[in-house]
This record gives sequence, structure tokens and C-alpha cells, in this order.
Amino acid sequence: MARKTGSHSETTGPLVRQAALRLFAQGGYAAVSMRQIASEVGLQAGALYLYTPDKQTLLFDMMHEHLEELLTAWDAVEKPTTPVEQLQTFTQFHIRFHLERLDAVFIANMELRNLSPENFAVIEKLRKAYEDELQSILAAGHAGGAFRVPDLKLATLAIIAMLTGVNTWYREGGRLSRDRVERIYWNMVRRSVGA
Amino acid sequence: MARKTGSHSETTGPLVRQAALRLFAQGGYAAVSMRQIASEVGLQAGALYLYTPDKQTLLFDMMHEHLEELLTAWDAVEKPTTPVEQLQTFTQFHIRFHLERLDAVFIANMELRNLSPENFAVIEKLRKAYEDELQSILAAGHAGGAFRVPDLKLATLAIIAMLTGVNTWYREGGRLSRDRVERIYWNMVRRSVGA
DNA sequence: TCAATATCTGAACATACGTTCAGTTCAAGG
DNA sequence: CCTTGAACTGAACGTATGTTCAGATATTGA
Repeated sequence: MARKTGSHSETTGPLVRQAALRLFAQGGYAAVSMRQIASEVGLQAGALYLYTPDKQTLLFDMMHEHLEELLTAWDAVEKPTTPVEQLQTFTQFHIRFHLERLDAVFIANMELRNLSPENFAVIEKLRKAYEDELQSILAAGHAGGAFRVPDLKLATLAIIAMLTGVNTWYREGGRLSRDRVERIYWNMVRRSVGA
Repeated sequence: MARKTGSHSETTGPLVRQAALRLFAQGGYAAVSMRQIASEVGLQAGALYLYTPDKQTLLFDMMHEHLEELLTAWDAVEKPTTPVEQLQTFTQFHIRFHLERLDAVFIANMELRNLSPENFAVIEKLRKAYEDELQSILAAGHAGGAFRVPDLKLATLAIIAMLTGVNTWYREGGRLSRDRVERIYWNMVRRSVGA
């Protein structure tokens, strides 16, 4: 196996992280043992510690990388000018990005309480940063009269909850295409803010 | 301590179940030990087995009771005649019921994967039954032209995800009153289905 | 008051956990 | 070919787990 492939600050090897991701998503952080992870990669448990300092770092690194990717990806998206269009862009981006990462999203939502307090603080900050992206779109639309949003924070969280909810039921090859799901959700989101 | 207080079919003692509920919600099923639960009730671990056959049953019983209560409570609600009013009733009911049971809801959403397959099947059925309640309201409204809902199943899940999302941020004594939260959410739900 | 029954303890069982580490294997460079 | 260093094993460490159970304690009814 090859180790630390460079530029990140993560202390975790990518192959190990990938295996742990699948297993954590399936069984939960607390329920998955280092021996299970090792056997998934074809190693003995001891060898894992060449790739991660401990189990907790494994969890933190995958959440951290996920959220960094999320923010970077959103940053790279070309933004339209009007709030309504921006909200549509955000909606489609959110659904698409999250559906491509079922395991990582599941873990990021479910395993927060298994982070050490310091690690939790880091992750929470990144989550907040993403929420703020949506919130500022809603704020702009509210100020310009395009949206009717009685409470910004609440609307932000409500929309994100609704959108992330797709992950609990959508499966590739199911009844609805991803495009169609995106369109329907966009309509619901748009109407929910009165646009 | 008093044991089995009667009419339910649960095999779990209520005091033990209540303590386990708090602890499971806080730390997760897999991360909480029988000894922790026992110490919370002021017993030794062995004594717990007078109140539950095993840890798994503890988890199942609390989920099962929660969902039974949910369905019973919704059953007892007086329903208005029009779909729009019904949707409003459902929205308020859902928020109110769920906010009064933060721990139970958290567990019901997070610990599904820790149920044995047979137990999971039972719980899943009850969840589905509740979703169907909302879905039939949407169906009626769609048929009568009060709602515009391109996909019934999707809209049902989207609305429930949005509503249950309240539990992740609302806390008693926070910035918004529960009444205000209910009103804002109702407006978003109403608009999201085009009513 | 005494026996019967319900409740609970404390220790033990087998098994699993995260982590460490001395020592083996293996690939590459000189 | 031999040396060096990284990659990995396998066993061990201390601790924790869910569950069982013989025996002690408390409560109750006659």
C-alpha cells in the first residue's frame, strides 16, 4: 500500500479512509472495529496505525475532507445574478453533490456526537459556513423583494433539511431520474420562499 | 423499583427505558453500555435483566412505543374537511409532537441500523403508515386541484424531512416561540405544494 | 412472626475493543 | 549482493463489553 499522497494536511491514508467511510456509513462509528476496517483493506489491525494516529482521526478526517470539498465545489460554481437564479443553482448543486456522496453525507449527519469536542468545533464551523451561503442568498432575495421569508435562519435550515432528505430515499436507477428530482425539489423550494 | 406496569406488550420496564432513552440519544446505542444505563437508574448491570431481555429489545421497545404513540396521537386529532386545512393540522401536529420528544425522535431517526432485521421490519412498517397519512392528504388535495404536486411520494418525504428538521435546532426558550415556528413552517409547507 | 416471593448485588464468563511493538517480510538503490 | 528503510504481521496489553447466576436483601401476605 502507498502512504500519504501529498498535499492535504490529513494524517490519514486515502485507501484506509475510503474503507472506513463505507463501514462507518453502514454500521456506525462506534459499532465498527479497527479490525473490520483492516480486514476490508486486507491488513492486520496494527498496520492501520501506519495510516492514521487513531480511530477518532479517521472519523474526523473523512468529515473534514467532505465539508472542505463541499465548500470548494460550491465556490467553484458559477453564480447567476438574481437571487432566484442563485437559489435554483444552490438547490441543484446541493442535491447533485450530496447524491454523489451518500456515505460521506450520512456520516457527516450521524456521527457528529462521536467527534471529540475540539474536532466537533472544527466541523461545526464548516457546516455553518455552508449554511451561510444559502442564508445570504435568501437575505438578498428578501431584501430585493423576490422572496418572502419571515425568518432567515429558520428558512435556511428548513430548506437544507428538506434537500438533504433526498439522500434517505433516492437510489440510482429508481423510479425518478436525478434531473427530475432536482426539478421537483426546485419547484418546492422556490414556492416555499414565495418566489 | 416497580416492574411491568401492565397493559403494553413491551417487555421492558418504563424507568429503565426512560433512562436508556436519554443515554442513547446522547451517546448512541452502540456507545452506551448496560452498566451506564444501570448506574443512571441506580442499579447494578445485572438487575437490568429483570426489566429487559437484552439491550436490543431496549432499543426496539423505545422506537416501537414512540411510533405507536405517534400514530395513536394523530388518530385522535380532529381532522378538518378540506385538504388545505388538513395539511395545516398535520404540520402543526407533527412539529408539536416531535418537539415534545426530542430524544425519542433522535433515536428513531439515527438508530435504525442498529435494529435487528426483524425489529427493523416492524419499525419500518409503522414509519410507512405515518408517511401514508400525509401522502393521502396530499393526494386528496392534488385530486381536488388545491395542491400542485408533481410527485406524491417525493413531496411527502420532502415535507416530512423539512418538518422533522426542526428538531435539530429548536430549543425551548430560544429565539422563536413554538407557535411562531409552527406558523412559519406552515407557510413554507403550504407554499411548497402550491396552495 | 414467618415463609414466600420479588428485587437486587457482585462476581464471573467469554469475547471484543483500541492501541503498541518487537520482529519479520519485502522492494529498491548502490 | 547487500544494506537500508518502509510495510506489515502476530501477539500481547489493559480495559470494556453483554449476559448469567448463586446468593444476599428487602417486601409482602397470611
